[in-house]
Amino acid sequence: MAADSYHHGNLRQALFEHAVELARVGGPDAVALRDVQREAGVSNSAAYRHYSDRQALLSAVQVHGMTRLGDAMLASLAKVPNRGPRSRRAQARLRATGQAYIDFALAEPGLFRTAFAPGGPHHTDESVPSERHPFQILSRCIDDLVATGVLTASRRAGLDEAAWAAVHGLAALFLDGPLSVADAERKQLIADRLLDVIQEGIR
Amino acid sequence: MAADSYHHGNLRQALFEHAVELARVGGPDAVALRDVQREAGVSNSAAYRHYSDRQALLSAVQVHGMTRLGDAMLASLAKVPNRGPRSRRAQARLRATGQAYIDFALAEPGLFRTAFAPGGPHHTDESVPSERHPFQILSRCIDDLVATGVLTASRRAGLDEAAWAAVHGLAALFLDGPLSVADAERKQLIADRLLDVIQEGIR
DNA sequence: TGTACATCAGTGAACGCGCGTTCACTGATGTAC
DNA sequence: TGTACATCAGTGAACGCGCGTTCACTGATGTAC
Repeated sequence: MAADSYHHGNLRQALFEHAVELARVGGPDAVALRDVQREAGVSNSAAYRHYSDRQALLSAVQVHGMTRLGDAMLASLAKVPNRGPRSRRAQARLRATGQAYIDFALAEPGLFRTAFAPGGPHHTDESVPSERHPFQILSRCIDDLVATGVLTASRRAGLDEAAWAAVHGLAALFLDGPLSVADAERKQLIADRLLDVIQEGIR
Repeated sequence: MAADSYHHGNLRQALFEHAVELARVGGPDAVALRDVQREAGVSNSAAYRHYSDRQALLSAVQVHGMTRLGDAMLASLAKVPNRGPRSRRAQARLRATGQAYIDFALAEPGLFRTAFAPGGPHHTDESVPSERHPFQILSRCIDDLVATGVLTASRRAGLDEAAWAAVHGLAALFLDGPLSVADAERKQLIADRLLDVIQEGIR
């Protein structure tokens, strides 16, 4: 299994990595099988030995992007100090996930777009583990708000989706929509305002 | 200028209308010049007499979609009763625009997607009049909140974009994202929650 | 009122492109004996 | 330990597709005189 012979050794992994790189730079549409293969220094159809079709490779990248986003949120959660009343901490944690979500989208626009590209991951392969899934993470933060009494259970239904949508929508508009022209400073101001509104509105 | 002769009479308008119809059904990607022309019963390249290229036609559809969305918001605003304190009315008006925005997206998904399709309208042609532009309408609602004292001027900066993004993001997720699987009832619940949060959070 | 001519709108065939995908192949690898 | 053979990974040429766009054309329309 020499890595430098006629046989590639680990082409599957190499293809995946180049696909991720292309997605980072140009989003989902940039993941063209031909380009991935060219990047890996391999012929036009070699990928078909490892992925059944383009969508299979793209799905792998989507899962990766989604997982990376989840990891960024977890990392941000881990930095929230453990001081103060439990209810305040729960609020800070929700805010941290939201901020991390937006930060990730701005830092890795191509990967973010790819993760949420239409078509969605094929479920033939592995998928995002639920403890690292962005929506699950956010949803657990809202559990905490209920548990610490910030939020009554009756007002909870639909709230995780609502909060998710607000944050996701902002991220998406920053990348593609009409808000993409705003500079970084203004984007942060807008993000702060949105997180303020959610925090205040959720009590 | 007979409408049924070799010369079409008003091909420009006919092309535009068929383009709108295709956009309604299939979103921006469905607006293929070839299809539009086929639909109009005209040959492969007749459109070039009236639009410089595909993007010019698409831009016209985008402007139309955006304007229709603005009109829906205005219609919803007009239905808000004129009773009660001014500040309450201003709040109800903001909520009405948000609800109308979401309703329009769900009722006209193809047109909505087209209006916000990447590339954005070319500004060679006419554009959306500002009194009917969705963001301007929403922004004026927030002006009212400041004018009626619901909101202090200092907290206003960035808030219109934040509110817009929240609502737009929800609409977009309903159409394409992971929330598209929810049924109509649940979508309404989520929308209500989001509008609640904004209303509460904005005070 | 009629005729000559410019202009204009629509024709249809063709080009080119990027891309996913297929297919018969060939060179390398590893396993059975 | 060596040889025959199956298996497997990568090749490269080709197909087909949908699409935007170009181009030389032709048939209709309207205007000058």
